[in-house]
Amino acid sequence: MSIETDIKQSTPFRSPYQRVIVNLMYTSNWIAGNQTQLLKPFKLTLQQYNVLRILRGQHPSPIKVSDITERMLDKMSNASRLVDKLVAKKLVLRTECPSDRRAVDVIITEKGLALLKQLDTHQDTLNKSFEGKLTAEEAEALSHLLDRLRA
Amino acid sequence: MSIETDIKQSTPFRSPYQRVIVNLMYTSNWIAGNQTQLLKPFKLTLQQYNVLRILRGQHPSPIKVSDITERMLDKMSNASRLVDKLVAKKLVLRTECPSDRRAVDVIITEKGLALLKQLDTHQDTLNKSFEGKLTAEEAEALSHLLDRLRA
DNA sequence: CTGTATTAAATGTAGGAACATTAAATACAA
DNA sequence: TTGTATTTAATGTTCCTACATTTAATACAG
Repeated sequence: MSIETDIKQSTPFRSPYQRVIVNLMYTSNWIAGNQTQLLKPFKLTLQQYNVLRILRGQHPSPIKVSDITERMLDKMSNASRLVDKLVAKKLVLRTECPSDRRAVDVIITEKGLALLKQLDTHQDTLNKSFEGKLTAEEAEALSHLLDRLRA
Repeated sequence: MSIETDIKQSTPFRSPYQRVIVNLMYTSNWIAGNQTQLLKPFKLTLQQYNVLRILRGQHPSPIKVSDITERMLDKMSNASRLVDKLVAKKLVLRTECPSDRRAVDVIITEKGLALLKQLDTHQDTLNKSFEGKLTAEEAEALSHLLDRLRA
């Protein structure tokens, strides 16, 4: 369905660029909604999930809070408090960084890895639902256009 | 710059679909950040701006709060309280709907229209910055791929 | 009509996001 | 070294979001 129909837009967009911006944000919100629903039974927010995946990418190396912030999709959110929540759930460990006492090393626990593994299955199911809509080549083309939009 | 570089991803994405989802959300957050900065001097949040634009699309007809919710990019946000804020700034008017006393008619004021007109200029500048990055055809192709992703 | 279901908007709430500030450790120039 | 600037994480604050509930009006079956 076209974005105009989805948001019941009465007046046409002023340019294809305006249209793509609205479409992008609408589609992103739509996906975030799907993801949030998927995570709800596991008591994880989307941001907490992102942090866990970043930590898994580094495992078994630790990573600093500032590195987490740098890699997060939403740069503005507060990695320190997100790590708090994950520590409380015993999904990550926080230890003082030996080489710089200002910094804090964060590492994902076995419990965290196990939870992510469980979520991978659901994630793959969600991803598969896209396979019927776009070919792999089209998905790549879409990624490439997004990269160029941000250039 | 590729999304992998932007988020300093160490392990490759598990599929082009996974990649496009992350890319989409990253790009959307990036644009939302730009827009939020643009609106800040005008003391408008992105959501309030969206509501105002929806109301302009209907002007001079009024529109119900439920219709606003339907057309918003983020379906989950609370149109009722957003309208509160806009009423407080005298950018919109709220009146009881004559045909259904449960409903509330909302209409944009002259002050609201003037503010939007001012913002259009800035918006066009932002849109122009995309013209150097994608051709109009590519922007259309991007919109179309997004439409199909949501299908 | 009468009672039940549905719809519209507002509101209560817990938690999250955005942004500024603080506190401590480190870097580094004079 | 000494003092200033910078970096790192944590915290304070205000507002917003997501979701559930409430209140009121309307629809509609029986």
